[in-house]
Amino acid sequence: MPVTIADVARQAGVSKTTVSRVLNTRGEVDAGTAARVREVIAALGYVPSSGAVGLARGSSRTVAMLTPPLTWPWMGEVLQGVVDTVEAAGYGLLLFTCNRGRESVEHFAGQVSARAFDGLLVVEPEDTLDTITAMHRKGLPVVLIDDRGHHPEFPSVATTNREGGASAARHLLADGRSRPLIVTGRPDFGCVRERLEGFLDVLPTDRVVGGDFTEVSGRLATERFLATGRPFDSVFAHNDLSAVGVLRALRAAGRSVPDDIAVVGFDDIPMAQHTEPPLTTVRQPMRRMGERAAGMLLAHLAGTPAPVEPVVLPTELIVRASAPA
Amino acid sequence: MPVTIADVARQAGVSKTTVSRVLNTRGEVDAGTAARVREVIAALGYVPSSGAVGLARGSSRTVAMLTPPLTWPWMGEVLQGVVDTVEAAGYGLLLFTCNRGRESVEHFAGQVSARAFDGLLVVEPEDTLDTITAMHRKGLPVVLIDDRGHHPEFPSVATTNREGGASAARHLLADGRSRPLIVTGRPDFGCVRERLEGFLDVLPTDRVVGGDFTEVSGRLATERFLATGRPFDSVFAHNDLSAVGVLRALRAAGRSVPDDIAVVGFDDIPMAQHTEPPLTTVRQPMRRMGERAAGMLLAHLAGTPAPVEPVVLPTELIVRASAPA
DNA sequence: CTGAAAGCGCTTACAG
DNA sequence: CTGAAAGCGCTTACAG
Repeated sequence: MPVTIADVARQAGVSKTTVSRVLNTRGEVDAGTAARVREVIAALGYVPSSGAVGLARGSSRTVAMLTPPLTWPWMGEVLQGVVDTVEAAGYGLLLFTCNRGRESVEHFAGQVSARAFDGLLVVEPEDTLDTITAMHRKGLPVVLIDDRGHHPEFPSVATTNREGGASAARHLLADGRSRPLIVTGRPDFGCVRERLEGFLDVLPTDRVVGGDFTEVSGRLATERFLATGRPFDSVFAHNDLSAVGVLRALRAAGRSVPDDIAVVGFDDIPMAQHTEPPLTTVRQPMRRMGERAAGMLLAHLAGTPAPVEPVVLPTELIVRASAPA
Repeated sequence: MPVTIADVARQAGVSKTTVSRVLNTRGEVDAGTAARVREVIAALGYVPSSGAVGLARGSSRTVAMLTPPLTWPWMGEVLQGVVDTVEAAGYGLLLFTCNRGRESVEHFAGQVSARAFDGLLVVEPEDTLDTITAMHRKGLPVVLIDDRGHHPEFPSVATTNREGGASAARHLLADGRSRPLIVTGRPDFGCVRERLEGFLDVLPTDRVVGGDFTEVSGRLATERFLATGRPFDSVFAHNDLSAVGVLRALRAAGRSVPDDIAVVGFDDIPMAQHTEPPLTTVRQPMRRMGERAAGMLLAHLAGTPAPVEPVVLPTELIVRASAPA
C-alpha cells in the first residue's frame, strides 16, 4: 500500500488541500504548517502518484520520442542528449521506434490519443510524417531533429550541412588537393544537397557519384570510379559509413590514404576514430542537437513558443590521418 | 477537448459502465449493444485516457528501462530489442540513464515511487544496484540484463561467456595457434572471469594481461607485452573495443594480422565489421537479450513469474579476416 | 444484460 | 491561511 496524500493529511492534521498546496509550493500556507507537512512527507516517504497528478492536471510530465532504428551509429548520441535534458527537467521520456510497420504506428498513434505524453520529439520522420502532421494539427507539440527534409510546419533542429561541406572542401584545398571525388547520399535528402552545394561552392568538380549512405554504396561507388581511370586526389563522402567503404575500396585498389588519396567523411560516428587510417570528418553535434530539441520542446510546454525558423547548430571539422592538415 | 467515455456513453445511449465493458471486452454485454457502442467509439475516434485507466486500475501499462550510457556501442541493439517487444505488447517504454549522478538517480527513484511504471529492466547496474534492490524489495518487478555480476535476487538474462571464451580458443587452436595472449577486461566483472576460464580450459596459457574494455587499454596491454619480447601467435581480447586497440598496436609494431598474429574479440559491435582486417569475434546476441528480458518482465506483469535461474543465451563465433578458419 | 455509485489519488475553484 | 467539495476519466463491486 503506497502512501497517499490522504495519509499525509491525516498524519499532519491538515486537509489534503493544504498538503497539495505545500507540494506545489503555492505561497498561501503558514510557514509552521508547511514545515510540519513537509516533515510528515519526509517521514512517510510520500511521493505523489504521477498518474493521479496527471489526471487532475491534464498533463503527464512526460514527453515521447520517435526514432529511426536505434542501431544507427549516431542515434546513441542524440538519445543521450535528449534523455539528459528531459531527466534534468523532471520529465519522463517515452521511447517509440515504430520499427514494425503499420501495427507499431497504430500503437504509437493510440498512445498519442490516450494523452500518454505532453509533447513529441521526432528524429528523421520518413513514413511517419503524415501521422505526425495530423497529431500536430490536433494540438500535440512537436519538435523535429531532421536533416533530410525541411518541414516548415514544425519547429526543428538541424546542422550546418552547407558550411560543413564547404569546410571539407577548404580543408582539402589547403592540403593542395584540387581533384576531389564526391560520394553523395540519396539526392532526395536535403542534407545531401546542402553538403554537395557547400562543397562545390569552394571546390567545383564534376566527379560526383551517387551513394546511399551505406558502406557498400561507398565501396561500389569508389570501385566504379576507379574503373573509369579518371584521376582524383581526394574523396568527400557524405557520411562516415560510406567513407568507410571508400577507404576499403581504395586499399583494395592499392591506393594509399592519405598519400595518394585523402578522404573526408561526415558525421563523426564512433567508428571514425577507429578506421585505418582514422577518418577526417565533419562532425555533426548529435548530442547537442538532442539536447537542444528537447530543450525547445520543454520550453514550449512551459509556455515559451518554439522558434519558427529551424535552429541550426554548427558542424566542426575533425582532422585525423585520412586527410591531415 | 478530447472525447471521453461519457461522450461515448451519451452518444450510444448507454451507461459509462457498459462502454467500459465493451472496451475491456468483458463478455456480459448484449451483442447488439456492443456493436452500437463500438460504432460510436469508431465514429468519435475515442481512445481511453491512459492516465485515467492507470489510476483506476492501479497500473500504467508502461515499463521502464535503466541503462548505462546510450553511446556504448552495443546499447542500440539491446534497446531496439526491448522497444520492439514492449511496443508489440502495447506497453510504453520509459527510458532512464541516470547519467548525471545523484540527482538523476533521485529523479529516477521519484518516478518509481510515483508509480509511473509497472516494471523495470536494468542493463548492467553499477552504482544503482542498491537503489534497484530497495525498489525490488518494495515490490517492483525487475529483470536484469547483466553479464558483469551475478545477482541471484533478480531474474536476469545473460550470455554464454564461458562457452564463448572456449569457442574462441577452439577456433585459434584449429588454426594451429598455440601461443595466445589474452587481454582481459576488469577482473571484477563476472563475464571477464567466465570468458577467461572458458578460454583457458581449452587453451591454457600464462600470457594474460589486464585491460579495462577500452581501446586504449587494448593498445597499451599489447604494447607492453610486445616489449617483453615473449613470443605469441594470437590474441583473445575480452571485448571488441579493446581488440581494436590490439589491432592498432600490432600494426604499429609491424606485425601482420592474421599472418603473424590472429586476433579474436568479443561482442560483435558494428565496428567489428569495419576494422582492418575485419574482426573475428564472439557475438553476444544483444538484441535477443533485450527481447528476452522484456518478454520476461511482461510475462511477469501478466502473472507468469520470471525464472529463478538466469536465462543464458548462446554466443556465436563470427569468423572474419583477423582470425580466419 | 445493464446502470448508479463509489473509488483510484490528485488539483482547484470556491467559501470562509 | 485553510478546508469541504467537485472534478479529472476511468473501473469495478453491487444491485437489479
